[in-house]
Amino acid sequence: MDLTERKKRILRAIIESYIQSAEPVGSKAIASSIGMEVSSATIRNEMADLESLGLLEKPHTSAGRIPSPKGYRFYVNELMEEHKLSLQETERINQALRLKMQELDRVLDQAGRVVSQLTNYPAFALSSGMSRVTIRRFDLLMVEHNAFIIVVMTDTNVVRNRLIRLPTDLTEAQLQMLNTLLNATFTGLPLDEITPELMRVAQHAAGEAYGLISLVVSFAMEVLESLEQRTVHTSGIAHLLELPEYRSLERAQPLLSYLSEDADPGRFPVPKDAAMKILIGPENVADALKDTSVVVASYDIGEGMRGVIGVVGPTRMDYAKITARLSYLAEGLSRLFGHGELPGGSDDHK
Amino acid sequence: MDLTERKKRILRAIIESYIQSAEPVGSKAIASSIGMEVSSATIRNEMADLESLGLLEKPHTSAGRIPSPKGYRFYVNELMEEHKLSLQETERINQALRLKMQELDRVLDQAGRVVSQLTNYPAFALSSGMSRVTIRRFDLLMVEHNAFIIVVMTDTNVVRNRLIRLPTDLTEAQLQMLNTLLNATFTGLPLDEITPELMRVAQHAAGEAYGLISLVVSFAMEVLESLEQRTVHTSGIAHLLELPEYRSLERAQPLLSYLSEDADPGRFPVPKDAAMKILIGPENVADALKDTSVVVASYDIGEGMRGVIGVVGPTRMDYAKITARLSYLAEGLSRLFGHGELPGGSDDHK
DNA sequence: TTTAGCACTCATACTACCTGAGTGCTAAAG
DNA sequence: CTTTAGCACTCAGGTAGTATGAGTGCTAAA
Repeated sequence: MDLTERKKRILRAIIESYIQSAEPVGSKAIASSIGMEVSSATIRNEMADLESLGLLEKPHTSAGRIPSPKGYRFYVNELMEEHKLSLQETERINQALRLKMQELDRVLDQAGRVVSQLTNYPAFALSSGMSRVTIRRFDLLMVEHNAFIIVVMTDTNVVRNRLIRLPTDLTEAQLQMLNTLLNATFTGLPLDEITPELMRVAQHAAGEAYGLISLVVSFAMEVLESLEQRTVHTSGIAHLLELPEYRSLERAQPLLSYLSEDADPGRFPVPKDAAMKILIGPENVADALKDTSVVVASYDIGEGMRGVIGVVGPTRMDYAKITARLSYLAEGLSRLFGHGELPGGSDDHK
Repeated sequence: MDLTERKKRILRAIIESYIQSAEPVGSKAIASSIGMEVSSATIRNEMADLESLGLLEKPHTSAGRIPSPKGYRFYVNELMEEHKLSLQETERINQALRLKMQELDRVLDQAGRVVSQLTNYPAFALSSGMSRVTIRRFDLLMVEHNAFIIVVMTDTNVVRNRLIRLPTDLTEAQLQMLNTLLNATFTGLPLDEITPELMRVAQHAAGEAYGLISLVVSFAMEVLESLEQRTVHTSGIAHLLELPEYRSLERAQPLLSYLSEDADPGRFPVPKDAAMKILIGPENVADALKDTSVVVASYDIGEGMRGVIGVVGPTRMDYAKITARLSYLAEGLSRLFGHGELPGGSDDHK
């Protein structure tokens, strides 16, 4: 798509004005914007051209123009200038990283919350799923004669635990034996290779304590399952209502519902390749997002995992500012995790 | 407050009709409701009486009456009949308990989600904080020569863990020594008794490995902190928009914002004494809830902790149905935890 | 190629008006 | 003393007509 320099300037002026005001912008407004030395009629002609190129749209005959998704795409790809974060902004993000991540108990969730506060848009956060996780090791810790703790660690260095109480007593030796057996039999296996036969063999080998095998293994399977299935966290969805485009409930409700019904992930786009991705309007797969834009960034969690944070908003969102903030934050998160400092690949929580 | 039998019947009819329709109910409607053998004029007189008692209100002169908060309170206390759960309803709840709690990684959160689905109202869930939790035991598990897992267990039987990587290597013996030292020094202490002096003494005793002490202990402190500080989870807030009273954004927005800004707990009422509590309109402390009703139930999590789940809705919510469902679910949760079955006092999660 | 002028479009706001549900009061009937 | 019928009155909500003004496309002149 080749445009004259003037057309580009006009398009950009329109888009940036619309991003600010959410109102269709007319030829007069552009003509009087500084640096435009032509009359409104000329602008009108140019705008007509831009419209026939599919970059602009008219809500109705006698309104100004608004950018089309294609227009935003062109803007994002070619017109948009890098937004420089102000010192205050970077400071605010750094502070959020420091402050939040200390007391953080769920990294992802918290990251999403920070993004939402930072951008004033609803945000979502998820971990990019890793398939074929396996258990690397089991540890059984005796607590009392009738209670012990299972600790499992995966090959991605995630550690999970559970306290188990028993109706019967148990000796330290039995627990040791069980521990060895588990490590010998069930480590290194992905979820779908933990078969009932395998279980039966192990239970046979366990002798008296055969019942415990299934307890521990099913916990391990739960862990594997929960890791393969990503969960999404959304936050700040109430921000939507502050935007003029969502002042009417008909518009707001479907999107709100879509964002707040957790559970099934995969509803949100995940950048496979790039670190950052912008999806404008109909570029989104999900129907509920067809009228919105999504900006996603991914960051390195370490241990082969990636975290994904994203922002959902109207197509007229301030891409320059949002991408700047998001990428700065994502970098910060990468660094934070990269250091292997605080949360590492571990977990803590509740 | 003493009312004639007829006044009670009328009040009840009005409230139940309003709960259904959300529209002011007039004298005619009541008169023609079966079992009322008097004319609308008589009803009007009675309604005027009920209004002067503060049990009813008029939105404006020529509309019907709506119940006042006081009216609802009277209804809840004296008029409401026990709602019997249908077989389908109990089955649905049981199923939710079974299904959801299996794959559950955050009990509270999930409980809230179930409630919201069950009632079609926004729900919140939190654990009633327990003060003065202490660490019962530490376990350090060697993973590699430069990495180990901390597992701590509190006296309330919550288990948490974290993976620690080190820049230097570590011998099994050192880890053992550290483990013993930790258990000797830091168990049985509430958060505020873990003083810097204590740390210094322990670090001195640890010799070479003194740096690890602070790592492990600060993790333990994090755990204690996170347990004393309750967190809230809200879910299903989009359900609000389905209700006629929140079809206008002015009404909906403040409440939505209130519900979705997580972080500070204590925003939600917690039943101190009873198992179930109903707060109607102005009975709520929080300003944002002055126009809403809240129904909360608490359930036994075991190990001295209680969970709290609650529902937020308009004052005209169907108290009979909601309380029935909530208390059945709370019982189910109590039983589920009581058995020490699945999640027990433990944790797993992400 | 640019500009001024002009007729035309159409969403939005405003006004006036009507309708109907519901009320309170009064006076008669039980 | 209670209940009922009748009637005037109130008032939110809907409908219709009208004005306003921002913005457009087209034409013709610069």
